[in-house]
Amino acid sequence: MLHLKLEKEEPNTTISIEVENLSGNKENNHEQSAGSDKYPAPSTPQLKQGARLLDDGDCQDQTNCSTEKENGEQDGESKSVETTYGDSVAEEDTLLIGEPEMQAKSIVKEEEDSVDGSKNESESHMSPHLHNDDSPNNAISPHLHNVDCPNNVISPHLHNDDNSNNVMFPQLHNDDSPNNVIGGANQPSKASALTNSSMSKSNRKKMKVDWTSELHKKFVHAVEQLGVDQAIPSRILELMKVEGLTRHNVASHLQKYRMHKRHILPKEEDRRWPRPRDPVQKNYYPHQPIMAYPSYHSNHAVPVAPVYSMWGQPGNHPASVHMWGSPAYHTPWQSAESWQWKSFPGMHADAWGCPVMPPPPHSPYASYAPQVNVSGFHNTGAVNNVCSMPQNTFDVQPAEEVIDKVVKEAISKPWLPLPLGLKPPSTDSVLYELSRQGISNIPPHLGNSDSLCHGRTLHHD
DNA sequence: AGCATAATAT
DNA sequence: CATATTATGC
Repeated sequence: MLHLKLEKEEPNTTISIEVENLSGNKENNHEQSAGSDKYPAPSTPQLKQGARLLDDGDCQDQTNCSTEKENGEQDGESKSVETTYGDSVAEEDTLLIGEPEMQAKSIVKEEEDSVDGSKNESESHMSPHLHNDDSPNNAISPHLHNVDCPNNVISPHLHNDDNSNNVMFPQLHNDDSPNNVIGGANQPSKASALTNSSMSKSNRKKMKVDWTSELHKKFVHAVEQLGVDQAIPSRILELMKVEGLTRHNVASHLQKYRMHKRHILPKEEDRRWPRPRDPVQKNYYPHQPIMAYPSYHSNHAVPVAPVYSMWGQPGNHPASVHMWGSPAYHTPWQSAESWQWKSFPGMHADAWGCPVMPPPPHSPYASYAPQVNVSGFHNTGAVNNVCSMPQNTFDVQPAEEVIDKVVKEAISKPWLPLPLGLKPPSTDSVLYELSRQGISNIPPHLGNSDSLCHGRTLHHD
């Protein structure tokens, strides 16, 4: 088929090709494709739907509903949904429910715009988080982050190819195919467009909700409000007031959320050395064992894990959680929460919890995140810092503090690979330290250096 | 509601 | 191929 097409198509070749795979059909149709000879676009059922398509069927909870609040609440707290279709997709739905004003026409327009690709960055409106699904592979422009505007907009994004139907604002994407997603941003091609029009209920594929920081923010907020005990999917869902979100979605996220909390927080507590208790303990517990952490200076041995911004701490102030404030560099994504730690080409700093504590004034990070509140501390800053260190080392001669910082960082995040330039402590030194601290009986299985270093060494390969 | 696990995306 | 994230099943 492709070939055929190409032949007919002629010139644009290169691009078109890419597009094809990527997007699959989406774009072609709209205008030029009109020809019709072409791609029937198998996947998308384009049924026009004229009125509502209730999806019914599979979607049970989510989909249909909608309405209800929509405009009503406006930002204040419920973020209704502005629809952030970042990619161009989705708009239709949006308008369905969305604002009354000029929908139709504007929409159309938008689509077009989006098509050409301009839109995103410039627009303030939300293209926000689209985390470009597309970019991943191509590496196109990682930086396109558009600043998403904090306020409005909360609907979850979902990926779905045509997505569509749902009235949910949540954006979902689903690209069936891995790469397609063109997204808006970079891809020059005009792809996108149309998309929705066809919506279809039929496409009951699965769309994944993507928990953007905004969504997560809401989520956290809800959880906080409810309190641990009450934080239950259904309640959270209610509080969040995000259309399109289902209880399951929330439940799933909650699961993850809790997990993190458990893993991260607890660490701090347990973190204290395993008291020699009884030898009985086995290692069926992968948790952060005794990481090699000779307390060089047991004194200020890093108060581990103060607050981890990302997943919001128990008591934490909502405020700290969402702070996108920081400007420039990062794409919305990483942000403090490192929320979407998933991917970003430029940085992977997984940042699983950054130890964030009020960094000492002289802290090297200060420069990076001056006013960042406690939770602040962007990964990027840290990462860069760390990475750069080795290089500069010679020239610059890092202050001890810097080194210290790095070390602390490494220590506090044993699950991360050691930064360049750092090596895990030798078994001997570790054992020595342990004994110094009165922990003389080390279980045999720990004798093995591997065990001591575990995670970290394993990582790199 | 929660947990375990499948599915899937990167 | 490994990992991370979300969906699903029980």
